[in-house]
Amino acid sequence: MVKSETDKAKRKRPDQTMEETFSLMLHGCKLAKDLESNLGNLANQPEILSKSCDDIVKVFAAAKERLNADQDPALFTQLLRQSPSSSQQPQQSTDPSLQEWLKYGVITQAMDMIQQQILAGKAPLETNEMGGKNLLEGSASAPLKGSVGGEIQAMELSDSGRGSSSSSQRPRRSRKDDEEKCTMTVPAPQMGNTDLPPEDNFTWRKYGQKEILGSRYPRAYYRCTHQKLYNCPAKKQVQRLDNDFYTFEVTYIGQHTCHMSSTAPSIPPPPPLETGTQDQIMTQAMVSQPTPASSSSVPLGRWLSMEFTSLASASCGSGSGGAGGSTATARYGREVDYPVVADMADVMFNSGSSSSNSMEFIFPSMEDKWEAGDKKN
DNA sequence: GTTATTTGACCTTC
DNA sequence: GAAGGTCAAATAAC
Repeated sequence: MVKSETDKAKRKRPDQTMEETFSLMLHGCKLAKDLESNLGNLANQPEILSKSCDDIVKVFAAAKERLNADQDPALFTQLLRQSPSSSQQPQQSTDPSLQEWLKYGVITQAMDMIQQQILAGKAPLETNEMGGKNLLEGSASAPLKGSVGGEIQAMELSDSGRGSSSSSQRPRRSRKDDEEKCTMTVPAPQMGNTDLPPEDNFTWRKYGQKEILGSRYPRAYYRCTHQKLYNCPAKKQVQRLDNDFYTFEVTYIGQHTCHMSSTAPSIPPPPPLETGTQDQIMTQAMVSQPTPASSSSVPLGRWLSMEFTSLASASCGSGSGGAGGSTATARYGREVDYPVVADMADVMFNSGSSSSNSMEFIFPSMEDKWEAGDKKN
C-alpha cells in the first residue's frame, strides 16, 4: 500500500524536505536556462519549445506545491544563504554547470528532443551568448537513446562501498558476494513524491531503511512482495546519490522466481541480473506502465510527466554492488546563480501568485519574443 | 480488519 | 566494535 505524499513528507525532517524542494527549484532554473540557451535554435520548433515550457512548469509547480504544503520559507532562505556555491566564483557567461549537467547525460525530455533536432540538423548549430553550444558539447559524442529522454549510457562497473567478500556460511543472513547483483542509477521522479523509486514492473515491499556511513541519504531495502507466497528471493536496495538528489542508485539482488509460478502475477521476466541486459532493464523501467499495486510504484501520469533525465550507469553481475561507489558529478547547485534563485524564491513566497506568474518572472523575454512572433504571423 | 511502512533492535560480517 | 542487512512491533493508510 502506498502512503500519501503528505504522510511521508510529514515524517521527514523539515530541513531535509526543504533541501529537496530546494534541489527541485534549482533544477527548474537549469531547465529554464537551457531553454534560454537554445531559443535561437528553436525558433521554428514550437512543439519543442512547448514541451520545454511544460517541463519547467511542472518542476516549479511541484516545488511550489511542496512549499505551500508544509515548509518554512525562512528555512528555504537559510538554505540559499548557506549554499556553498554562494561564495564561489561568479557565474561565467558559459555556464559550467550546464556543461557538467549535460556531460553526465542529464537532459530532460524536451532537451532530448532539442538535442535530437540539433543533431539531425533541423536546428542551426550556432550558439548564443548564453552557451547554447553546451548542449552539443555535453552529449553530441554520445548518441541519444530513448525517445522519452531516458538516456541509457554505457554501464560502468563500480565497486561496492564496503567491498564485502566472503560468502556466508550461515544460513540466515549474509553479505555474500556470490549473490547476483545489478546496480544502476536511475532518475528520481521530479514531480510529486520524489521519494518513490522508479517503477520496474515488479512489486516491492519495503522492509527496512538504514543510514549508511558516509552517505548523505539513507538506503531503503525492498523485497519482492511475493517473497512469501512464491518464495521469491529478489530484493533491491535504493539509495540516492550523495551528490545528486534526483538520481537513485538501485541495486537488485537475487532473481525473481515469482513470475515462474503458474499462479504468480503476470510480469515480465526478471531483467536486472545478467550482465548485458542493462538496456533492457532501463527500457522496461522507462517505458513500461507502472504496476498500480506496487509499493514502489509511480502513477503513470507522474511517470509520463517526470523528467527522464540521466540514465544510467550500472554494474551487473556478482559480487560488486555499487553502493556508495558512484562517481557521478553534481548536477545542480554548485554553479547555480543563487541570487537569481533567491529572487525566484522571493517571487514565489511573496507574490502568492500562480505558477504561471512565476513563469512570467522567469521568461519575460521569451514572452516578448513569442508575442513578437505571433504578431508577425 | 488488512496491508504497507516506519524504525529501533538485533544479527551477521568484517 | 563498527557497519550493513534484516526482523518485527508499532503505526498508519485504506
